[in-house]
Amino acid sequence: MKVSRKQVLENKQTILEAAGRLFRERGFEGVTVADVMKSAGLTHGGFYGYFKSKDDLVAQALAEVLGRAATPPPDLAVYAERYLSRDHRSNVAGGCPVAALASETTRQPRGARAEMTAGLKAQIERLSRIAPGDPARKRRAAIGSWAAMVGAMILARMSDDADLSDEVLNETRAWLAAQDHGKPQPRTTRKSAR
Amino acid sequence: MKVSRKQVLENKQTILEAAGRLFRERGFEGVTVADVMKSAGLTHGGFYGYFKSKDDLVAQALAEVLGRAATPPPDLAVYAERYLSRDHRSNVAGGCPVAALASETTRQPRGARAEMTAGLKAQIERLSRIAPGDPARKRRAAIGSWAAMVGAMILARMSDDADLSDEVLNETRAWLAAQDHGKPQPRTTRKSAR
DNA sequence: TGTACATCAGTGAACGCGCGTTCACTGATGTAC
DNA sequence: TGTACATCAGTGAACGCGCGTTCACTGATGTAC
Repeated sequence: MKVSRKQVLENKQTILEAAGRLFRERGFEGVTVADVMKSAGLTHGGFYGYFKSKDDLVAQALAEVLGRAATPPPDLAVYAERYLSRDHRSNVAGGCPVAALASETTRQPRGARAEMTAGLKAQIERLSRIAPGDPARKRRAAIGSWAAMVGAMILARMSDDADLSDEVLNETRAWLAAQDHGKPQPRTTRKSAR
Repeated sequence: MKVSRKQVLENKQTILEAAGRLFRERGFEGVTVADVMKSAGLTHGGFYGYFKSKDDLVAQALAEVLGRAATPPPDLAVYAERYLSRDHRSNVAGGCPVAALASETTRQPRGARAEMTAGLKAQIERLSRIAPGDPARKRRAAIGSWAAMVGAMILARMSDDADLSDEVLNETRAWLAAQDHGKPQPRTTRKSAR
């Protein structure tokens, strides 16, 4: 049955948010249109009233999630500490879409890649602002640190060895701290902290 | 028709290599059993004489590719230079399986994750040997550098903006060089080199 | 403000299609003599 | 060494099943009067 205009707008938002979470959790190909609609409390038949195709949903869901980027953090070390946390590692559905979906996006159609590229540009600019050093070094530090954070989170989630996973997170964090300040590196923390 | 024992061994190897290339290129879910067998010059019906299931193939193909790891390079900077090259970026099918498949492996069954974890351990040890500094720092530098290399390659391949992709590769390389030697950082190279 | 009706968001069955997997069959291999 | 036959690697049709997408239908919305 028909539904109010306001309800339609809310539904679209609900669908995009459900899709964003499901895609991060199971990958683009591991989620069906019916899964998304069900998760949004609707039936799958109505899907094509909102989106041209599943590919269209993928692109719009990425735009939604990437657009929500948190307000810039105080400084790079704090940002890295949060990003490389165990909470983030376990929170795939609500976590960084780049760590969850970047390598699959490579094989997605135009729209999805364009959204991710725009997100990458914005992220580099955000991190550049809080990176240490002169302007040229800020950008370099932003890119290098971001690559390390994304890579470390992917490796930590991939590992089925909990100690190794913790070590990747902890050591990358320590390594980044040393890189960013040029200060002596903190002590090694190989065993998993509580 | 039946085939010689030697031929059987060769066929299995051919199948694993074809699978390794196809999976890196299109992802686990983007490749069918029939694709792999066809690429190996066989018909799909014979597949189950070689493997228990597609999941079994995924695990064995990963073991094959990860086991082939190149002999350790002279030093970390040279390794990073090769890893973060444009040749590697464009050579997905023959390139690093971690950059191509790590985030999808997170959602794969036990066997595939175990192979990737073993590969990660081996890689950290290989890089630790050639990393600079005292033993504790070697390991930290190995983990941090590896995370940055994997992350940078994934981001560079994800980007549909060629200049940005080049910049990610170049700046991460320069940033790593500075990190590894503690020397002043080389000049910025924002525009794409030829 | 109240009523009559056209609109259209949502429903659920149905459609092709492609996938992983199975299976009866074929004919070269390799063993027993 | 040669021959006869059991074995079994490879073939290709067929199987369920789940997916993205379509569509006729329903009934609440919101407009025209």
